[in-house]
Amino acid sequence: MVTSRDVARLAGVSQSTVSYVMSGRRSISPETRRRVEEAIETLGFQPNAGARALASQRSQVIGLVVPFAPGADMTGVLPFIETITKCAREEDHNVILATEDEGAEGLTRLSDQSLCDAIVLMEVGSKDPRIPVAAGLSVPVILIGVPDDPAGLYCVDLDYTLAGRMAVDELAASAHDRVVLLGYPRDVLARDVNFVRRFLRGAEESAAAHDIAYAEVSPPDTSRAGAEVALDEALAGRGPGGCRLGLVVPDPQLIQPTLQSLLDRGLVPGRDLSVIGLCTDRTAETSTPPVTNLSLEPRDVSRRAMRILFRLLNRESVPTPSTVELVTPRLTLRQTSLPAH
Amino acid sequence: MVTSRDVARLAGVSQSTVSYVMSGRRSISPETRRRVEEAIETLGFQPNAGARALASQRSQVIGLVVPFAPGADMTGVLPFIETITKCAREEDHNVILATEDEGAEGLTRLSDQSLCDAIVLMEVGSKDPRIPVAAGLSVPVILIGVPDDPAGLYCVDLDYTLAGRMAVDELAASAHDRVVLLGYPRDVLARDVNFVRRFLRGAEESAAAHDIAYAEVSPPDTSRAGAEVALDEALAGRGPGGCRLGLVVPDPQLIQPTLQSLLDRGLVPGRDLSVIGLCTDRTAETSTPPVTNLSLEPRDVSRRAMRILFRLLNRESVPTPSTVELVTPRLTLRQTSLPAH
DNA sequence: GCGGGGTGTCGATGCGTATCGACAGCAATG
DNA sequence: CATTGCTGTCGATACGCATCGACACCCCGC
Repeated sequence: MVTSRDVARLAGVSQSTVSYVMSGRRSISPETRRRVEEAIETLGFQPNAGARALASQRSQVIGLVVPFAPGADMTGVLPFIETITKCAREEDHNVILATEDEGAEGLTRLSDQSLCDAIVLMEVGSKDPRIPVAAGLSVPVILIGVPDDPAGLYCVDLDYTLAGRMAVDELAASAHDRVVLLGYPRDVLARDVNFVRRFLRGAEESAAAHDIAYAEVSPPDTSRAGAEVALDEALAGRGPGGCRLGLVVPDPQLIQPTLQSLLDRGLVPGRDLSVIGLCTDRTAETSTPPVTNLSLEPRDVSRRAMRILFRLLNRESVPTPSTVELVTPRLTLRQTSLPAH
Repeated sequence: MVTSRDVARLAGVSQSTVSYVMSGRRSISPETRRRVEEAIETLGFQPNAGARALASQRSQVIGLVVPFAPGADMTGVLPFIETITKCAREEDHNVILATEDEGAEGLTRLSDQSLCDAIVLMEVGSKDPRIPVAAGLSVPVILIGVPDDPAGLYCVDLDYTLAGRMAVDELAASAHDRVVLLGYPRDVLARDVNFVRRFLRGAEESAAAHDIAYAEVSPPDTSRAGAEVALDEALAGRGPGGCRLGLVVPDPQLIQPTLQSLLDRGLVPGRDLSVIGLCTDRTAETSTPPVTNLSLEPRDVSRRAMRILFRLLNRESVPTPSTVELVTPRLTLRQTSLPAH
């Protein structure tokens, strides 16, 4: 292993000088800098992470707590991980992974062992028991999701209320008579994630504002069978022709089963009714048929979170704590939207 | 921050005794152990990761290099990450993430900065330039995937050759006359991942063995349009009725577009022809219609990799280096298989 | 009663880096 | 020429833990 001492010896300087060349925290003569940098290059020196962390009290690591719970929407998690990792690397930080099922202890472990300098917590529930713990840690915590009480922590999330409103707005604007929201299945409701309520509220508000017939249906789960049950109920009150029906499907996992169930009933989305999903663009593009969607914007949300995080770490100016940053979803019309009247 | 010194003071012992209580590397009297453990509990002591790594030369961290390259099959990556993280936690290790696009430098960084004790490298190409670098690191590297030259590294992967053979075997056994393999798109071929060749070889071998009509078609990409192009070619030589056609689709991303294209042509998978996909069970279950599939078994592959890894770290007996551990895929019949003749 | 082999604890040291205070050298100032 | 103020470098120290050697103590057996 090559140490800064080896570099110092080769460059004919002291170890501390090597350290100062690397950190730039003291001025160094051009000549010395050159010799040291050359020695670093020659030896391929890389500072030992543990020693650096011990001495500087900074691990240069970001803790990322990911939801791997069964039932969680796993397809959407990867873009978050990807974006967060890349943002971290841009600031010369690494990412350490913790799983949701470690619960609050996972957080204290990351913090108390000085494994990381900050934590990003994904998939935060309305009354997430980890929040009070997170608020008491010695490292800053950024939440992706909005709990009822952020306890002074920063929150970033998609603007689900706006998403719900946009979905119904769009259907109302394209002359639909009736909107049915195929809600979240029981296990998601049980996890009590805040975005569910927010989305529903937005949808309800918009429906009320446009004075459009509106109903909510909850499938037992996101399987094909679950979709069938929900659709039976959704289509039950369906009168004879002439009614333009719009389905709103906020659970990404329910979208494809729903589309398939409709096709099986001879109902073609985009011809006989409209379907708007809430999912990543990638999911929407590859669904069959490609579904009109409101994007979850995982990359934007992640970037916003990382931006706050590094501002905190660099002691730059930062918005007031407990600020909730909401990202605006993007509506993309695809094949499941009825053409204009 | 609570240190082992604080614990020692509270327990009335020396700091080294605290350390020995925690590591168990020297015998401790029951009474002393009790007092120390009580003090640890009272103070909520967690050893500082950096200091521990510095002193013990062990970071208790596993480096995981994930493919985030565009075009890579991202849906399948998450189960790997999940399983590897959980296996690591079971052995009291953490997982640090690196992205593929850091290339070989990412590996040397992880190793030379002593950021981790071992590395798991996913999505290894046939002539992956990272292999020679990986072989020269001071930490063990486990490959997920099989390069042409493993350079003494351990490899774990699905048995793609067997998967190819099983796919065609199944079609032959269920009385199909003709098999068309909708291959990988150009960008995957360009990445030159070894499993592509292995799968094709297995399929070809089986086709030859059963003396069944066999053809390979390469789509330009995995979009709907790409699937259309490939299908045009695949269905071109289609004679009049009576021919039982089987499609084999090894690229998970191509499966849904293919199914949809078939439905659009009025060809119902499972009624007019068979489709066998190579994808995770989860993908197969949620495709429309649910596709008969050979499972990629990401969890099994990950677990096998982690088993080797920890055997190496614990200096337990380990198979010969360069050993390739292959996991057997599992065939699950779903709705896209033609019923028996 | 005395030597010998364990057992359990302690003090000291090292891991590799960051950082603080000290200080030599030099230019500018009076 | 003496003084002040910088600039650039060095030595020493601390970070928190693991580990090594030393050693006090106790239980045997003779």
